[in-house]
Amino acid sequence: MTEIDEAGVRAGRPVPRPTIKDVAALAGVSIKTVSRVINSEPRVSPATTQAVRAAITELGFRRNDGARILRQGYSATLGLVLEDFGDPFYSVLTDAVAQLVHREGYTLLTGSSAEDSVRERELVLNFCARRVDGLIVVPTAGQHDYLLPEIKAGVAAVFVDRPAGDLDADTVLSDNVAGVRAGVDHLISYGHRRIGFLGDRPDIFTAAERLAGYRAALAAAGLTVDESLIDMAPPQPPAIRDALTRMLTGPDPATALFTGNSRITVGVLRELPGYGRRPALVGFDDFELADLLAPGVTVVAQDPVAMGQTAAQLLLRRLSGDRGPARRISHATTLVPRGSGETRP
Amino acid sequence: MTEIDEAGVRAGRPVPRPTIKDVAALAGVSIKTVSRVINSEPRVSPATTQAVRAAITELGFRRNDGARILRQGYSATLGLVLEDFGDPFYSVLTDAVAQLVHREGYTLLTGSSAEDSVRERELVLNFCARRVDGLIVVPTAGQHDYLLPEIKAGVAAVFVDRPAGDLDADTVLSDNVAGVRAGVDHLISYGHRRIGFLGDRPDIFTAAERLAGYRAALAAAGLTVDESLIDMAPPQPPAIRDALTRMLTGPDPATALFTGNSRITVGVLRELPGYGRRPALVGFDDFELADLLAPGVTVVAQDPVAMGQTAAQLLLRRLSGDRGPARRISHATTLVPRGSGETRP
DNA sequence: CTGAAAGCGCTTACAG
DNA sequence: CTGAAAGCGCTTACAG
Repeated sequence: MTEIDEAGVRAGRPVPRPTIKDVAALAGVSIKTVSRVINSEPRVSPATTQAVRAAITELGFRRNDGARILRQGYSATLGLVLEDFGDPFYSVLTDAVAQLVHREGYTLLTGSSAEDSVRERELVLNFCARRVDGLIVVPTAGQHDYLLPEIKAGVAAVFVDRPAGDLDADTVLSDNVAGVRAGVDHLISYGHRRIGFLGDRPDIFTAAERLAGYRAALAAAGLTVDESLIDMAPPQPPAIRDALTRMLTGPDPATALFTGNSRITVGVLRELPGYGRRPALVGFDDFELADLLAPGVTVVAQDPVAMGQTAAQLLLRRLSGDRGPARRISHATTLVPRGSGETRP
Repeated sequence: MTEIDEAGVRAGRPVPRPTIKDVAALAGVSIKTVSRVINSEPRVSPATTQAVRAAITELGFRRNDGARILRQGYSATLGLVLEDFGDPFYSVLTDAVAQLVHREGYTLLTGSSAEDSVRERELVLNFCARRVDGLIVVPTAGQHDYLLPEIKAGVAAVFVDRPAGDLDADTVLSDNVAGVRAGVDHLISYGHRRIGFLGDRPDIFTAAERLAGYRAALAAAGLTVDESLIDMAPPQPPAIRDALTRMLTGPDPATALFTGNSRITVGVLRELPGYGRRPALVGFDDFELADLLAPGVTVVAQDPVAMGQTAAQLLLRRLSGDRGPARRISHATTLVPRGSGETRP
């Protein structure tokens, strides 16, 4: 084990780090010359360069980028605010964003809003105070006009997964309505007429869109919507159990289910064994191991990698000067039949 | 949709934001008074406060925290470097870290090394140049002495999941050896004597530790280690297929398997149907839906939430002045029997 | 090839 | 209750 020298480390106080001034003094040059060396500017004599390098190493100097950013006026920093790092959809999206923006030389500030609009605002404004060049945000259901002064001031903002209701800004979405329509059509094509829909809190944009897709699919097939086959409770086990009991028992039960997101899909899968004959099932959003379950779970897959990349690209384009009108990009979904959605009533 | 005024936004250039000076001018006070208002210092007259507040709103002023940090000398920023945001183990750990440090008022810089030590170094040193107060790092297999000057300079560093081989610093690990021993003992207790081990690249610390646990378990049970039942290839489908063929066919095949991480476990599950009678299986690291597969997959579960919290707590303790010797904290694992590991040869 | 001065936007330390 | 000056650690714009 390498020993770490604790000399000079004072409790609770940041240790003063050597500055460009200290390096200059030790090397016997001006701070401007040190600046030239650390920025690889031409026209510095080899001997001077050597001396400066030696001083840098001896002192353990590292340029303070905060000072540099202050002087230069831009930070090469982007902010990402999402709902939950632990959710696979967002973590995969995050990875895609991080890879792309790092490649362009940006540093990434991240934060999780936990679906709380107050927390989102705190995070976003903190990032703005740190002068991020741009933001990628999975917006909560609340208002977003607190962002207007920032956007006016030149902060680029891109929203992902949901629009920021009140703001006219670049937005990257899944085509929720078409995706759900395809999934419900699929069930209808197997002869189902009684299809239950388990959504999520209707104030969540995606939940509302997906419900609209469900209604549209039934309408297009000439089927009437039975409101008792619709459940928009948050994905808690008891709520799911109640909804299933309501839909799957009684004289005219549902023969198929469409679930509005993967948490609900998984929640339903855990409950289904208790309900006798298994209804056909199609879920919105893919999840790992869906193919290994028995039967495999048929899903309408989103593409979080592509969505993250698109968001990052839109943001980078803004940062390189694009001043065109806000764009709304919709990513197509893919129906992946695996067995659970291909049974007849 | 709210209109966004694009006036003053120049292509490709950051827009100059109003500063404390602009606010002072508009409010007819000194910048020091503005500073007092934005920092809620006492002893400012209500009238002055009102005037300043009005100017702030009118200009869309937001304090530049970069300047503040430069002057104050500490950044209230922490850096997190991990291997892959998309991996559930790390994304859950990230969420735990983010929640805890945000609650303490820190902003989080994040980056993914993609298991590349050069990339890790870049990220870490970039974070240090931005004067993070502390770092949490999932270290790659490479050297880490580049961090010594930074640590000497007062940057607190905590390593998670693996030690940084050459550095004597706070480290949070799973108890890999004991975890694997418990899992292999479990298989032995069901009568298995031919237990295959599918690990990962042996230069990865956790892979080596887990292999050691496997050997220790067999030794403790008086069983000889058959090297042909050990595979340490990275978790690619073809490599897994080859290893399974080698272990599960022939005159004296393995009757049970221990898989060294969840990617391998899942890879094995995908291949198993092709190999006749299903061997018993225990995997290291839990994964979502392991309980919903048929049979449920028995695992040795780690606790990424607790590990992230411990790492964050160690870091915060250092930041509040703890100068004690480096600590290495080992998190116990939990054997979760679900069916796949409870069959006899 | 090198350096002195000014300035980025704040806070600190003083003074009144 | 308020403000003028200095300074945080760099880079810019100039000068030589």
